[in-house]
Amino acid sequence: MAKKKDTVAKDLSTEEKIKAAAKKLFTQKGFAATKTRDIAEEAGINLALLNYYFRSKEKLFELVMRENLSLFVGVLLEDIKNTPRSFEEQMNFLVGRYIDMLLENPDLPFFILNLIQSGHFQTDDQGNPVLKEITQLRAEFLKYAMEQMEQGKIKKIHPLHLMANMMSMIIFPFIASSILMARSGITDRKEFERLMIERKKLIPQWMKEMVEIR
Amino acid sequence: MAKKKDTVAKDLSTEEKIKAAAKKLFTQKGFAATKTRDIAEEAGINLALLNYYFRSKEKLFELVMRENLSLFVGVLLEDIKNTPRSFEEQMNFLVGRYIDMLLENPDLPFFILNLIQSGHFQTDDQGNPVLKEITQLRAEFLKYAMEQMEQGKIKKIHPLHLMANMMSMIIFPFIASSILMARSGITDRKEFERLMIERKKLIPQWMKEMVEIR
DNA sequence: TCAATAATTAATCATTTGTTTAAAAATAGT
DNA sequence: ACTATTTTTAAACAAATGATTAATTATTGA
Repeated sequence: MAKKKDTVAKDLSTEEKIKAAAKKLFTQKGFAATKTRDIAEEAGINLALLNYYFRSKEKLFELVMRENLSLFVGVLLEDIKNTPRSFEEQMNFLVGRYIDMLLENPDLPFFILNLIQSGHFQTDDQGNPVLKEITQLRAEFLKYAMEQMEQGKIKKIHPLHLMANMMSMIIFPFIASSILMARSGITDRKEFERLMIERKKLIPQWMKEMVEIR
Repeated sequence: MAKKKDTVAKDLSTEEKIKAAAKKLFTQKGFAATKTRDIAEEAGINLALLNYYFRSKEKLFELVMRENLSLFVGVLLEDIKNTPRSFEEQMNFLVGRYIDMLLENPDLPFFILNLIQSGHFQTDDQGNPVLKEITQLRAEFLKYAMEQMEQGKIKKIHPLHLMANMMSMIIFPFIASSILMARSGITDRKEFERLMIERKKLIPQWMKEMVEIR
């Protein structure tokens, strides 16, 4: 029997197939490197249908972008705010949530970074609500960290270092997995995932040590 | 008088001007998003000269790629090997060297990551000597970390976590600076650099705490 | 059942983009 | 000064790419 093609699932509506294909390719390769014909092929549909359903490549990209950005900040923003937590609890919560999400969407960090670098950020109409969400998330974290410092709960460091370290240790492995895992160029997906799951416990510990008053 | 254009320096040979422009654009935007006409304009030369001097866009990209990859691994590989150092000294050395290099070439991490993701890595002819260099650097670090552990100098952790953390904390801020610094979207370059210089001392301390046997 | 609407297709268009060509201008060697 | 060589230029080509068109097929609703 013929091998199943590594393409988007077939039991979706045409519109959904196109969106899924676009999401996959835009996320993996970015805007410029993704051709409308690639999307059509990946979705298994006629090229014209892309414009029929989504007007243009740009519009389709913006759709994917909005969804990806929601994913990227949404996981945390929903309840970082009101819930009071000790630093350790907070770390366990944030890190666990985020790594779980990234294990499901390992290409997301690359997409976001590509977005930043390419300047396609601005494309998002009027006032840029998504960048605003990131800024809000950042503000929320910084506020939390500074409160903890003022209450003498944690050591005083520039809170941006804390935020940088947390984000770095969570996100970076996902964009550099092939460097980290490279055994003569081959990435071992399973072993990588095992390590990332380990990190859900380890990163909070390291973060705690980082701010411990001795 | 006319304003000076923000383009590549004028006192270079045509060939050098093209290479410099290509390096700038390829590094900032990657292969697919950089158009030959952009390079020509940035270099202030006639489009045909690009092919006259470098045959093709691909060849020019490979040239830039090779130089960037050398930068990315060369700084460390040259003398991580033979020099025996305590863990703290080693960290101070590696982190200092690397952050200095990245302050000079802040777009380099994005270029490398873009390279990985796009698969343009393989383009480098026969056997892929550059990926080999990265693998070598990785092996060198892992060997060092495991030696330290066996000698009881540092705590036993999976050395990949150590490597991931070091690379993450050094490199990630450079690809996410606009998220980290975003004060309603504007990146404050000077403040960012100040923080990165601070990190030359801080990261080794954090790494040390991470492996301390208490 | 049948007309109206929606979805799909193949073909084509208009731009963009990488590359080439042939002629002109600049430079070097004698 | 003069010619050979190198460098530069404008123009054009061919392929790739995003988008549209007009005709065909499928679906819906009465």
